[in-house]
Amino acid sequence: MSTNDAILAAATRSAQAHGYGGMNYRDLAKEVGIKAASIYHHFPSKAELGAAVAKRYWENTAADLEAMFAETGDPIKALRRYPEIFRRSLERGNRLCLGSFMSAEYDDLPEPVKKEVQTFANVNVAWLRKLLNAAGVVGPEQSEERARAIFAAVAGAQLMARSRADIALFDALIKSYRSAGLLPA
Amino acid sequence: MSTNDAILAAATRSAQAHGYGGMNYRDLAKEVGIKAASIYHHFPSKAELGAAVAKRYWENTAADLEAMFAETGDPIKALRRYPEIFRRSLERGNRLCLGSFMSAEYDDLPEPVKKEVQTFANVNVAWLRKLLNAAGVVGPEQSEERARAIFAAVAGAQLMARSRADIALFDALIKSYRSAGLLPA
DNA sequence: TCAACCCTACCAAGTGTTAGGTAGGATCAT
DNA sequence: ATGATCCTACCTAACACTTGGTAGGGTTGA
Repeated sequence: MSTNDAILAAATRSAQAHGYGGMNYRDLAKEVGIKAASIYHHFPSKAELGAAVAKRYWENTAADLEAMFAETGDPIKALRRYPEIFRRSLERGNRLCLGSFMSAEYDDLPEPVKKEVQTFANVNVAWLRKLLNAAGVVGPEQSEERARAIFAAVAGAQLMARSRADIALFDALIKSYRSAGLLPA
Repeated sequence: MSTNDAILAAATRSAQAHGYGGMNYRDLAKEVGIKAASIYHHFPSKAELGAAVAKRYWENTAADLEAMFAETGDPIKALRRYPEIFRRSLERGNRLCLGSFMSAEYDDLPEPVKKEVQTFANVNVAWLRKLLNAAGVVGPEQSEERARAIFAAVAGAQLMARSRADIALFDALIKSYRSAGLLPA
């Protein structure tokens, strides 16, 4: 793994745990094994590092979603498994979705970071919409709204579960969404 | 309004906009009209100020919920109106629910603040559960889970709507929750 | 040789917090 | 009634520390 990737990986972990504002160069450098000033050789500013982190994050998410669908080929099954993406963050050190944390901080974010955060949301909603349309669980005129509702609800579940450090709570919330009819049962 | 209250009000606004970590004494003092050091006459530390802010927040929320129910006396109607609590924060300067923001920051929060944040969630869930039981929309053995699901979903909707600075999006998400069956229609 | 990479050594600005002081009002013994 | 004493509420000035960021120099592999 290149130093560049190591920085991005460490920055992603930090941003998921402490947010963009809570992420700092000294801790980042310590984790990568270089000095703080050396990060500037790879990224010209915190804003651009943050944007790179967010971009990489939604690209990876898009790839994960694609892979999950490829495993089954069934839109309903892919829809049911969608929450897994968020579950994994909780498993890996009780971390929050980067998009959720940065949404909370949104007003204080530099412009390039804001842009990538929006894209993250768009990627998720577009993907859910595609699955909803393919599965035909709601009419095509409702798929956009439903896709956003699922994304928001799952993000909310992750937020709540994380503050209790309780993955079982996340599972229970998703189960509840299913039995209520928000997600396919 | 006493200086004490003015500090609490300013701190609440700041924490809702920038989080606990983003809230700082200089800005707080400027808004209140005193010097930063003078805040220490009213609150011994940032941790205890944060705890006082969070406590006041869930107390006010509890009172708002009570008042909303008193207006109608009908648990179903009160349940339908629950999202209004979160909507108001968006109306007043596109601010996030304090509980949501602090949930995201949870791991970095001082202990006394954590405690109040948990209480905020408990207050919401307990209230929703009471309404669900009174309304009989789900069986009593499911009311706890459903209450948590509603709380998490509405918080998620607020998070998403805020990052787009779009109250109409919040309304659309709530509408979607209703048509999906998570909230009573 | 030369560029990529990382270093040491800073800096200005900001962080929560403390020390010590002051103006003015209440309380109290004389 | 009055001076001594205390309290509330706030101040200025500084503390130790952290932040993102910069300047310039050394090392290393091609």
